[in-house]
Amino acid sequence: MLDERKRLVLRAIIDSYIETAEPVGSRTIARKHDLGVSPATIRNEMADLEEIGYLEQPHVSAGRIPSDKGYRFYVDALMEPHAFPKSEVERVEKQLLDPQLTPERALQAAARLLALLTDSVSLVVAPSTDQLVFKHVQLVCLEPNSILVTLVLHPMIVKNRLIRTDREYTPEEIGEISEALNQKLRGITYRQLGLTVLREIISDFGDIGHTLVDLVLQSLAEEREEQIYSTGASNILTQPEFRDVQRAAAVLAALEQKDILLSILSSAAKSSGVQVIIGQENAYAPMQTCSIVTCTYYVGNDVVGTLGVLGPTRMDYSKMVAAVDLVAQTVSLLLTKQHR
Amino acid sequence: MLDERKRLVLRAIIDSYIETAEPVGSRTIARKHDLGVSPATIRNEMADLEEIGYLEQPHVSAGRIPSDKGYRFYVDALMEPHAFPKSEVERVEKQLLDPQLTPERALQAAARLLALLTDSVSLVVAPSTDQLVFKHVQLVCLEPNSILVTLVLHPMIVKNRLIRTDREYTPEEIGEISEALNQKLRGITYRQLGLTVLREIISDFGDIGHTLVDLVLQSLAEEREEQIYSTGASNILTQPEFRDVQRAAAVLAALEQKDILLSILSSAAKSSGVQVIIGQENAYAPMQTCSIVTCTYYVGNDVVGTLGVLGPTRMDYSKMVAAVDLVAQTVSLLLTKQHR
DNA sequence: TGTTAGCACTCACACCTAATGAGTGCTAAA
DNA sequence: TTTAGCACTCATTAGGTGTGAGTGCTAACA
Repeated sequence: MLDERKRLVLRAIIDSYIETAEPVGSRTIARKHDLGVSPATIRNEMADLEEIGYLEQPHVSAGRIPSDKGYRFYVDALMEPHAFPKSEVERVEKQLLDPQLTPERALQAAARLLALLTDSVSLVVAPSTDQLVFKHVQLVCLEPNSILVTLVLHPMIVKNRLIRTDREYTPEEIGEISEALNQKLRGITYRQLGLTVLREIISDFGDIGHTLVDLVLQSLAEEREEQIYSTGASNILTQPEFRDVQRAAAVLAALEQKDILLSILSSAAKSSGVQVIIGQENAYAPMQTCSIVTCTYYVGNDVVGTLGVLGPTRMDYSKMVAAVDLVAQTVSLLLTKQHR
Repeated sequence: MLDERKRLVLRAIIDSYIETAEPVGSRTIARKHDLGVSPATIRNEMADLEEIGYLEQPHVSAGRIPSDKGYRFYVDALMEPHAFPKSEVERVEKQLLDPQLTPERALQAAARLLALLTDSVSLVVAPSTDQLVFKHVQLVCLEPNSILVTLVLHPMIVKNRLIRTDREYTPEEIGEISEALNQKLRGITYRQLGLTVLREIISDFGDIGHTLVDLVLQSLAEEREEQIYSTGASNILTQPEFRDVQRAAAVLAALEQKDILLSILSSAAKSSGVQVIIGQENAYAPMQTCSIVTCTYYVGNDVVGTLGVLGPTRMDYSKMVAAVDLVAQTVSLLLTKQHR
């Protein structure tokens, strides 16, 4: 629906704006990318592109800047894929493909690498426990009234928790309860651990185990929370759009609110592959000056989490997409290998 | 060495500057705090205070601002202790004194509360594993070549780790090794786990356990790293001294570097009680526009970690000290109770 | 019909100037 | 020792002007 020249002009404008953060004029385009036409012609094209809503004018005597809609078209149809130099790819692989890495560390490293590759804020959501399956539950008696609960979830997450009990239990009692609980829970997912299942399990235990099991299940429920790793927050302050400290503060504050990040990232997790959320497409107002690029990552064929980067709408989308994809694929590879 | 009136003047100036962030003139002092003397007299006092090095003048026709040295004197001798309203104290206690809180969560909550109480950046260093004592080590065989290592340290830290082995082990072998390892490690500190001890332990095991024990110890060594919880980074952007984005970026970047934070905080951990590091007293240059207030926290009588806040040198020291002290005491109480 | 040169027009931005006023240090009198 | 008075400094603000990048429109051209 856009003729070839309009596409070229639009791409030239967006590329230039991404690079310089300055409104782009017709002259600049004519000079840098020689399309074989005069600035006047480009002005006409620009007027058309503005009418469709792909460009905007900060004020009449400035050049044009892309609108969110313009970026959307750019991302969907215009931009050229970015290829990282081999050295960068190798660094990512070297740092991530270490089979001895714990998942937590691997995700932390992923966040660090993402921030490094993109000079923006990285976000990594650790697997939501909801979809995970109980693989192993174990109670160990450390002292008569101090019990260690260890929880292994499939795939690959280990959690644990120290519980203080009011009454004392013998190691034998604990072993018994541990074994029984293990039988009950093995194979079901965290999500299925609803109230009915809880009641059923609790009622199965006699008075001996009743309160203890109650405590254990309660503490399991608390372990449900997602973990988020994020780095590179200071990077966004180097971006000219955040020279206004007010705006920067708003975004940084949002970054510290786990629930906001989660709602943004988990909505993106529904579809697989790389997702781009541009400016106002984001429902959360203070983030509408930003874009987010996300990608899901896997263990085997199961989506277990999301990772991504956040930056101003004027971001190098091509590079961001490449970085997010690279890291997501590499993390998936590592986790899948570890999990066999 | 400072006569009473000079002290009053200095305190008035610093209080006023802390509140308004504006250089303070003689007139203002004379008006607000009626010392019964004219501005001219105060001007003379101010000139003296500047000569001693407690005050500085941004330029000749501006008022005075405190120097680092002035703040130091203020903190050591001038400021009045801050008392939080009962409601705030109760909120802290309510949120922290929950015996079911895991230590990690408690420290996270402490960081959150500190940031909330002080409107600045909070820093909480989790117990350095170095000083901790092995209490319980356990290997559980999940699958023939997948072993879960659980580590309970005294006081109160639990860590774990999934290990993949090249060769398969039977549950019996694992149990045996687990038991033996437990015997060897119980009671020694992480720090004592040096090379010699490692060799001794490894050589004690036959060919059966050799490689496995090697792997386990290796992974233990990796768990050594300190954890830092920090929140409220966006708060510093609301401070007028960080209207200059450059400076804010420098501080935020430093906040993301764990090693820098650790070196600052651990040096403060040497002496007990509340410590204040003012501006240039901090060795790390980009932070010399900031002050840090820290306090150690305890389990029983053992110092296990440090927590604190960071803000511009023009911070409400009195409030900061009170907040850090309150949270440190409350955390200590919780951890000590949990640990019995 | 599409392209281009020319031109009038707009407007952010940089620069200069003067006025303002908060604050000082010094001096001399109380 | 204190204070009133005064000359002086200098950051900040407001007003005014010029500059230049960039536009839209019109008319001529291919």
